[in-house]
Amino acid sequence: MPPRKIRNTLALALLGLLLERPMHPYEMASTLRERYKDTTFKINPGSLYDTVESLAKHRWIEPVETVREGNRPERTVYAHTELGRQEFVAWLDELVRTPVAEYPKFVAAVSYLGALGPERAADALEERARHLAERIEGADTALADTVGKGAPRLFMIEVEFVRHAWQAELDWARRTAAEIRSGSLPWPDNF
Amino acid sequence: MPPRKIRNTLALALLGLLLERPMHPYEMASTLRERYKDTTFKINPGSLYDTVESLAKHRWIEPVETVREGNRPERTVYAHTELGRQEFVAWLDELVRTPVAEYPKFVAAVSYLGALGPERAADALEERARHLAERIEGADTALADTVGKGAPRLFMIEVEFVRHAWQAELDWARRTAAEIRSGSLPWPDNF
DNA sequence: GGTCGTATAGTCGGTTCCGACTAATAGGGA
DNA sequence: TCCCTATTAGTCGGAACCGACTATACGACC
Repeated sequence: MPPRKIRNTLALALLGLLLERPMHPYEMASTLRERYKDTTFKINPGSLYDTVESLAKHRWIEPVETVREGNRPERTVYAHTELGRQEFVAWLDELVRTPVAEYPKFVAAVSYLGALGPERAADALEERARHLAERIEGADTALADTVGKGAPRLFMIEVEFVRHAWQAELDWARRTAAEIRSGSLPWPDNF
Repeated sequence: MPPRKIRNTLALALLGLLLERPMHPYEMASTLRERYKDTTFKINPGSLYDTVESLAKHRWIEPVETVREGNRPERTVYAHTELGRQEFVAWLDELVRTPVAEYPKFVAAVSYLGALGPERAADALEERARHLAERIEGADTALADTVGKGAPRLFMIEVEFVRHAWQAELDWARRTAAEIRSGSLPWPDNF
């Protein structure tokens, strides 16, 4: 199997939207924002138009009409193609099934935690824990009032996941800070 | 405060190495690999040389000698500067203290989980769970025999963290798959 | 009725990142 | 001795990504 032609996950988001109905690029971005998907996908005007072009080049989507309002440049409305629908599902399936290596900044930093010295490391971890606690609260609020409005849980399922992941990170940060403070995580000298 | 001049975490890894002793670029890469840091940092020959150049341009590191062996191109050996040492610690501190938005592929996929349909979604989550279980085992082995060799825990602390994160992800995947199978996570039709 | 903020819609140039490719040497075996 | 492979060391062109900037329309407010 040749590797996927497009790897940018923003493309996944756009395809997913176009499966609902045709849209023009700016509308895709604002719809994603409305649905709070801008925490899940990095939406940047530059990347947006690049990605749309790339999707079109590979025929996963295609222009269906160009609307002109006033005397300003035309907006091009895109729809998904049959190929696009197939690629979308296959890609999704693969992303869920198979963990791939990613390189989060926090892991990078933790791998040099020693360089901060025990005091400062414990401080920093505790501060992180506080930030994470706030984010978890935010997620809980968002979940509560979205479900309160009658939306199905599945629409916010990724928020449930990140909430869970943050909680795990929070637990680790607190536990590790405590171990440092108690001396049960010994600190070698050569740092 | 102006934003950091360099954001690539590979730069953090390189700086960290150069705090130990001066090295030439290729040696940095192979040392990182020896220490299993290639799962934490994305090491790519292109990025490596670009990053070294960028570090040098900003005077976080500087060339200390050029060694010539045989009649082949010179290898440039770099050392950290005082500025580099300061930036390293400040950057590290910030990365640990403050969570930043990242956009992992799995979260992207989960946010469109509905499109897979309940059957396939549960299948995919269960397969992911199996992959994660394997990785966790691998991490346990690595931890056991590194500590067995007398290395301090702190040298593998990031492995402890990712192990913890994977375990949380595994739990979520299994639980969510079970909820789908049992019907307690209802599936709307419009997917 | 001017102007100030906000929403709409997108452009463009630069940096960063990537990975296939090049090339020389050392070591080991037939 | 010759060849094959692994290791050392790095180059280069293109793709991806970013974000500051441009520009119009619309409503609100003084």
